[in-house]
Amino acid sequence: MKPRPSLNDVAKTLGVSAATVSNAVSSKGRISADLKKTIRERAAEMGYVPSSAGRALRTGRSGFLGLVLADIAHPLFPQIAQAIENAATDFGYGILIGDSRGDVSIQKKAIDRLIERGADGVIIVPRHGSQVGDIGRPMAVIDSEMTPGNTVSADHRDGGKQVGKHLIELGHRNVAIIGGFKDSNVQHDRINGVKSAFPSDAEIQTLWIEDIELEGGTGCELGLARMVSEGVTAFVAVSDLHALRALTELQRAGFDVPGQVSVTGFDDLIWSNVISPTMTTVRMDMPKIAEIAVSNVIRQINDEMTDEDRQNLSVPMTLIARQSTGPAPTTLKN
Amino acid sequence: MKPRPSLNDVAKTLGVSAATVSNAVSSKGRISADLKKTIRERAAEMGYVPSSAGRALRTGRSGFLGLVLADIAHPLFPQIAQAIENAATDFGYGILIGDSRGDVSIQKKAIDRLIERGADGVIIVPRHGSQVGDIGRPMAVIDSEMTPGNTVSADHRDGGKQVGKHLIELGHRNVAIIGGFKDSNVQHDRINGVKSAFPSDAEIQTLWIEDIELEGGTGCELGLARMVSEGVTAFVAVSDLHALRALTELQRAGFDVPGQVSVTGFDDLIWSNVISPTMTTVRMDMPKIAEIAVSNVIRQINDEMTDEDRQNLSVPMTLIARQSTGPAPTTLKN
DNA sequence: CTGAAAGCGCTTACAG
DNA sequence: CTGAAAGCGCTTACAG
Repeated sequence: MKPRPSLNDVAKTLGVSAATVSNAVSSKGRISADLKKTIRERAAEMGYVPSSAGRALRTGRSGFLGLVLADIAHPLFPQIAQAIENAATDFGYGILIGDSRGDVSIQKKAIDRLIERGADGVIIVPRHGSQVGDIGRPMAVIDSEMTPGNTVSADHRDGGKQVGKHLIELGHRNVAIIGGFKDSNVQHDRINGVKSAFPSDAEIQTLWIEDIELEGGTGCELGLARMVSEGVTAFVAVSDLHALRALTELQRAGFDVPGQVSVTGFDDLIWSNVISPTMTTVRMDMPKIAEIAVSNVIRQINDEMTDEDRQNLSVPMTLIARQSTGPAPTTLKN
Repeated sequence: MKPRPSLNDVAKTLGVSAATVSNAVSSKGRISADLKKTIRERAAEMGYVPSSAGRALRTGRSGFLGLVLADIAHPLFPQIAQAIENAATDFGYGILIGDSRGDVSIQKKAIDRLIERGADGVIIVPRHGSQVGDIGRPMAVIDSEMTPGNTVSADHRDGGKQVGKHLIELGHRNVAIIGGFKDSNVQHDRINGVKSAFPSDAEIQTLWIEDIELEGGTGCELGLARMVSEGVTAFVAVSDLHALRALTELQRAGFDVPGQVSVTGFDDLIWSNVISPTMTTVRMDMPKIAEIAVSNVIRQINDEMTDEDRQNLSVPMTLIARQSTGPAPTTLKN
């Protein structure tokens, strides 16, 4: 741990003023191109790295953004964190993570802690059913267009519609939607989208895992085999996690997917392209969403927000048709 | 964005010195219990929050630790990040994340960037097959006991042994191990552990997904059905992701798991307790591992490291027997 | 185009 | 037990 030179050390060594070194390094203020070049080279040789603490104290900006997810353990977290980190890096910011340990009441605390640590702004992916009030700092919320305060989201409704259309084209008219939590705006958007694609004479039912588990216990069977025998030809899950659960339950019961019954998910989670059959799903454009969220917060930090900027954006989703969906079987039983 | 009061503001308002307020807030230095209490109360009323920048500049410590994973998109990332964040918070530190965007050559860059941003130390989960040299800063590496510079790891070998023993007790004598990457020390530890549990006359083969995909393409079938017909009664995957792949491939081919063939994984990933059948797996004690890694780095930061502290620790793993494993079938075919 | 000076908010010896 | 003073490293007006 050799002590690293400060800006003043560099200035002294080069025989110039601290202000000039600062200007050279940050490319601000007036400085001749020649001097700038020399100073930068010599500074690099000396191993000079600007002190973020010094800069933060002087400018009042830490250069960090906080990222708070209701539950870090969510399977989408890797995608989100990676996209946010990359976007922030592109804008010259670092990402500080906060975890509310799955407890909604701690969500606010996690946010406060990040702000106390100096985060210039916060990006929040709230837990379903929870709202984020004003935190007195620049923030962006990634959730659903229905969520008050939402900044940017995937177009979940259209994503659902794409799934619906895909199934219609394959001839499905009797479909069961599998939801997780009823208080999730995102899931409702997706479900409404799916429904909107079907004609009014299609048979569509919705089952909620939270209801089923209330009776059967966590991880219990969903009773899908019976539903197939009653005529359902496709299961539309609001998440690849639920889709995986459905797929394995059906396969275990001896059904051929997609020969006898189709299954779809959402989010293109890590396993979806590796299981057998591979899962038809809908993908969010996380890099795009992250870029919008990050740039939105940064504009707030720089007081560059116009009213137009605050609008509730939604980013298109992309259907990825894979092996788990196929033509609706004409004979219902076998 | 109301301007928050500084320590000096508080001092002026209360008619005491800045030093006294500082002592009261940080519980350092000599200060009477009464005064300390009053100052703390009044400071809280005023909405005083210490400036991390000011403190960082003065003390030379940012209060942040960097967390670098070779690939943030790894399905274990949620577990790791959550455990590290929680441990760091318990020690009063914040976590800054870095992503090397899946590229090993950027791993070093990601680390450097975090250090430039002021991280007091770094916790690294390196990509398989890569090593982390000295970075001139306190760091802890979480990987495998075999990895040079490793600080703490799960006892992967013993975890493998537990899986092996479990299968032996169920009567399995013909087993196929499914690995991912040959250059992963973690995977080798696990595989060696599995093998060590079996007697020398057991039939054990190892297949590597990277080899199979080289021929068949990403996400191709692994050819497990044929192996079952040749006598394999259990598949041991080094990760739940591979185990899931094996399970779905077998179920799709019409095999009953665990009736005809058993499957095991590693890491207890998010879906493992929700699929059908639920997956037998081995879990790492991430909170414990995180606590050791974090406290190790912090001791380095505080120059409290003794030689004893540097030792290469391993933390026990826990077998979680679920539905995907059962007695070995006596008739090989059906 | 370059420099001298002030000050961001804090903590740490050092006096008293 | 409490206070006055210095200084961490930087950037920003302001002079020159």
